[in-house]
Amino acid sequence: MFDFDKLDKLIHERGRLGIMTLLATRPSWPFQDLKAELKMSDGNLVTHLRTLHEAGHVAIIKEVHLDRPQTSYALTEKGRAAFTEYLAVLESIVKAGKEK
Amino acid sequence: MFDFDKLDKLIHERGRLGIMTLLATRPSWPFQDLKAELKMSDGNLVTHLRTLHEAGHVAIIKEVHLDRPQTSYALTEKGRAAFTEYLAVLESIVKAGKEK
DNA sequence: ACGCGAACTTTGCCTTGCAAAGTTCCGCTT
DNA sequence: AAGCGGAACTTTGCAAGGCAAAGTTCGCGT
Repeated sequence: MFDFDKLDKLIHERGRLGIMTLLATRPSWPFQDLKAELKMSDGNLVTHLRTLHEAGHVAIIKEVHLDRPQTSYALTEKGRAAFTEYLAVLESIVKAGKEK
Repeated sequence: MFDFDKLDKLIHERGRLGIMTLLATRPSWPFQDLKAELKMSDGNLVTHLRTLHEAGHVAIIKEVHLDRPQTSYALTEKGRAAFTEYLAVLESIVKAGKEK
């Protein structure tokens, strides 16, 4: 009836789902902005980002901004595709839950 | 920007999200049907159901059907309300992810 | 009395989230 | 030059929780 297997566990976890959702709304996000928005400890945040990066979902962009190091993150093609598929499952759940 | 805190952890977990979604589609579900649909071990399934029951989200209905014990499960009012709220968050995520 | 199936509990493993503290890097200040 | 401070990242340790396999209970039917 539903493909709960398709609920990619990597994306489904709360913290990472937050990251992915934010990344989907803008071309790129600086680390500090993500941290402020998601209210995670930096250790926790960087770990999730690394997990997503290792899965090929997130690209890491290192720059220097105003004489400060600034690392930004962005969805990769693969990441966007995976997220889109994930959203499709969510959508079917929402739809099923609304009709009743 | 998003209320990821509202993503009730109790419901968000894959297994329990599956249960809640199924329960939302019909008035009640026998244990065996849930098990078949979700392909969980009965130990795992009953544990999730107990967790949801203790949270007041799920009602347990014990009957005897065809001379066999048959336990069914249904959403409570509270459960349906919580699930509806959860779905609202999902919906905002889906919406945010689609526009871009 | 025995077996069987449904539902449930117990046990144990193992993953994983999470935070706190520590590390590295580097530009700026004094 | 030495030290401060902030950004980003690593390490460590803990605790929670998912999950399956095996064991338990409780009827009913033969």
